[in-house]
Amino acid sequence: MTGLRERKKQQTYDALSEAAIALFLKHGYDEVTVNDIAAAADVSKPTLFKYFASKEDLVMHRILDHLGEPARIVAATTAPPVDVLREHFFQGLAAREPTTGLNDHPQVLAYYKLVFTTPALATRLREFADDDEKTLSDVLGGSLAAELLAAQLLSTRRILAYRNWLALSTGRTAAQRFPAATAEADEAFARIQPLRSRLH
Amino acid sequence: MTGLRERKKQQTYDALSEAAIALFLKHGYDEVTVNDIAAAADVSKPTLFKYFASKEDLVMHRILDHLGEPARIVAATTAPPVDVLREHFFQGLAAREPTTGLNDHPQVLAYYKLVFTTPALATRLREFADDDEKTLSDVLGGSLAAELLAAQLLSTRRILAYRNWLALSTGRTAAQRFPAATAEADEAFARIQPLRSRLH
DNA sequence: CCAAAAGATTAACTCGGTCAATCTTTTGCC
DNA sequence: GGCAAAAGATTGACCGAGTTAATCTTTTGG
Repeated sequence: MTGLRERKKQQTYDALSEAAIALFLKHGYDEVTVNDIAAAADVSKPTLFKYFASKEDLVMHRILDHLGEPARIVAATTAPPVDVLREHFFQGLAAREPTTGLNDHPQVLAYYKLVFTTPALATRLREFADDDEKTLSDVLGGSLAAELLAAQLLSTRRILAYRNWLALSTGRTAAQRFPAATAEADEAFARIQPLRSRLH
Repeated sequence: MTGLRERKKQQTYDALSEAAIALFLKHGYDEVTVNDIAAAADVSKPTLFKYFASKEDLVMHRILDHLGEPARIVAATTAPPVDVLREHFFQGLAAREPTTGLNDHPQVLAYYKLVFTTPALATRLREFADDDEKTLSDVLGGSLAAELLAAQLLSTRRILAYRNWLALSTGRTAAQRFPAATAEADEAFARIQPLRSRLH
């Protein structure tokens, strides 16, 4: 049963997240204090930290949902990992998934600009990538080749997505960028040598 | 002329760094406050921050010296980047360079254990790697292929070095690990496709 | 409708990091 | 050699992120 309590909790969560992102976009991450955010959402500072582990997480929780995704995708099939992740990336491009960098909604662009241009947030993003690399490497068997491949796959994804975002943030539309985005993805994934064996 | 001022400055710098690392190794990074370190070196907290930009830098300044090294090495020659960096890594292995992970001096091992097992320091290490990746990518021309290659080269180095450190930190000597270290380096660098052109 | 538990609030605290003001040392000049 | 001014070092006071313990409010199961 979805009690009143749960609904209120959800409301507070959303109020904090939305207030935080709005304030960060307006004044800049470093210029807004957690007290400002707590006040905007009508809660106290300790309450804010009950909902979000850190100031950064007020922004990053959206991306946090995708943590471990590459490993899950690879673990879900028996097809070669490179093929699976390339295919997944192309589907993401076609669907204009924000994680591919090819979503040109102003809100999405502004959100990623905030993340990429705020050092603390960019660092946090890389921490997520490191976690993804570790879990993917484990799924691939943990060998030297697995570690190398996991790192290469994730840096490929990251570089492609960033280049797409950069193109859109300098005025291009997603539709305009799409051909180059697929061409670059083709080129990048073609550079990756597949894993000989996936067993440990 | 090497004035009194400069000598004193160097003394304070060394006193802070040595006190910090000794205290961190003894009690753990998070259990030592910057006030403890300042007190141990007989200076005030603001003075400490004149010498080191952050608590993390009290540990990381040693590694900071190597920042931008891959880019410099590649820029210094006209030989293919992959060959140059592979060669440099093998020379590092032979010389037991700490950055290759193949130095088994207890102090060096303890230092890297501190860095690798302290989240804040490990994160900082990755920030350095990101900077190296950016500068190397620029030297390689800044194209998509350059970005991909820079990322692959640096993650290769990182993964090889970490595996070497792991072997030594579980009891092996550098001499015992050396054959496997070179074999793994061979395998890893062989996986890297060279850059077709280095021009922009 | 009530007792117990879950959650929110507040005040006070710790720690990393910064700043304005003060004090010390070096140096250029006579 | 001595002195004034500039350069640099030092410090106490402060700010913001994050935590903790005690208190208070609200919800919900019986």
